[in-house]
Amino acid sequence: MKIDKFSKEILQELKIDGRISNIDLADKVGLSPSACLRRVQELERQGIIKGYRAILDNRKLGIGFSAFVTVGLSVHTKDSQQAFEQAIEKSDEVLECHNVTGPYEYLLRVETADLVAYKTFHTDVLGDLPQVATISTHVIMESTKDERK
Amino acid sequence: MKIDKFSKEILQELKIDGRISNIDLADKVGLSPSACLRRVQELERQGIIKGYRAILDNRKLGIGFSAFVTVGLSVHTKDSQQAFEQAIEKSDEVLECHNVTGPYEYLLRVETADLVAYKTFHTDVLGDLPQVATISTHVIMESTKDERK
DNA sequence: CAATAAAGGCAATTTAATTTCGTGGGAAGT
DNA sequence: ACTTCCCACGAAATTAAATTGCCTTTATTG
Repeated sequence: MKIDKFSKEILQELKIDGRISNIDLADKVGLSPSACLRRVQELERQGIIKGYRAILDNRKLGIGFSAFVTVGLSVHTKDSQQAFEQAIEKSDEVLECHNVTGPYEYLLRVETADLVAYKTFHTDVLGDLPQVATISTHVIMESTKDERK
Repeated sequence: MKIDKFSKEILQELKIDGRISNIDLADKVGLSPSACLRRVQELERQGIIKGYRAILDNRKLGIGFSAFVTVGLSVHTKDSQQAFEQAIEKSDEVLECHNVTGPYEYLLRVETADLVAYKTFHTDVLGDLPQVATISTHVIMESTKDERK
């Protein structure tokens, strides 16, 4: 099955409300509940829908500090990269880790309770990795748009 | 109601699978379905759960190009910032827009079908905004970690 | 220690998800 | 152009889940 108009609409709605009932979804896209459900299940089976996530309010949960952190490595071997990635994988503070082109190798998204907690992360996690050469922090003051939240 | 052990577990599970059935969720956290449901609804009412989203596989949907883009403004007035933010708001290619500290003002996350489409965005959207002074693109080669996807 | 409030569990009810089955419309082949 | 076949549809029945009402338990406080 290819992604036609109906499936596009289904994905669009599920991106907005991943917990919409199948009946309401069917109604919105103009299909019967059974046809709609079959499409959703097929999209899941194909891996086009990878999953569903609840979106939490970090502020209300005590997360008061978010930043992007760029990291440059001193060595660029495969081993060195893997070691870094493994260390990052373990760290709860790091929500995202992207390997990017440009003057530094990695762009991280980090979230902590406050600046003090960030400093700890900065020193104990990043500062402790031998392959890390440069660290630059860009504190998020405001997120004007965040469609993935 | 404060966030006790049960609610923490509920949030944890919903972050992983936002569409888990209430019965399964109740079972996982060790509550009865009714008690569990009341907690979830309370968390939603308090805005701690902001919503639910389906997570899609962009690659399978024809998104082959993702990048972080830093933007510096030539003017730093409130008006200028608002004009920029409004333009960004309208752009489908921009998934995130963060106002950050550092040598540039904004960090964007942009996704397009391919490099050609990105060039169009770069020229027609960013290049067309009078307040934009500097643009720097950091292509994502790989995302080692992305807990928000 | 009793009163009261807050949260829990059970069971009944409402609502939704899922399955089954028959039908129609379009594609492929003759 | 006709026939066959297949795919996806919708309707209805069935199964399962969400939700509600009510009573019980637990925890708090005067």
